[in-house]
Amino acid sequence: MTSHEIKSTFRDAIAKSDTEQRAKIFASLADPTRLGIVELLSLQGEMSSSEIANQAEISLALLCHHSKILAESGLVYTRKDGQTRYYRLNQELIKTCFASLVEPE
Amino acid sequence: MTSHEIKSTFRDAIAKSDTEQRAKIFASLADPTRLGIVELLSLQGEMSSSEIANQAEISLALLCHHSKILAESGLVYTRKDGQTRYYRLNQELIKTCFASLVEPE
DNA sequence: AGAGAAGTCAAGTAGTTATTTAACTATTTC
DNA sequence: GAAATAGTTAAATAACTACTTGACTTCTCT
Repeated sequence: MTSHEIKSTFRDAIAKSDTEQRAKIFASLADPTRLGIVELLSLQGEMSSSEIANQAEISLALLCHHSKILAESGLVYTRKDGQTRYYRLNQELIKTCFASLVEPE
Repeated sequence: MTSHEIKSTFRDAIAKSDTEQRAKIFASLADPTRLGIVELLSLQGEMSSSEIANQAEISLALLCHHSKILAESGLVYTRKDGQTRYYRLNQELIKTCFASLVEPE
């Protein structure tokens, strides 16, 4: 194996892990319930769990499940104040993620 | 039910179906194999089934499966010339889809 | 016409995930 | 401190989907 091939393999491995990471972000937008949550946050800024659950017409338990997925992918930030948890969108991540598909890298 | 409520319900139904439609587009980007295909198309423009399958290191049967999902969501256009099928990205759809998450509607 | 190439289809398997329900842990408020 | 509020967790079910394999169609070229 030449030095070029080694470098190429390494670069491909990096690119592959990037792709998998990005696929996870898209996966967190791929469910209608979660996308609805993201759209609510996009329109209204910071919201609490109960506010989101009410407006999205889902149970608090289901919101908790989906918000964990959104937070884990990095798409939403969360903070807890007393017994209330607040969420807001990470719009920068959304922008960079889409830029990678539209502009040649 | 007042006229306002009727309109509101109708608008919500439209919004919901829009959300489901968009979720499908994101779902087609949510799989690492498909996202890899989209990234190849983004970098190289129009490609044939075999070219994609070779570069993505997947079987032609698997490419066929994934490309159907990509075409159905509208993310890729296809055309067939003889026995060869060519694919290219619908970059406009990608742009409008992301705009809906970043800018207030 | 026959051989090979390019793509499509269908069935089966294995793994993943969205949703519900119920129980449980904080945190306020009276 | 008791009751209500806000959120979290776990288990169970049901639905979905990525991938493999093998057979099949359609097209091209000699």
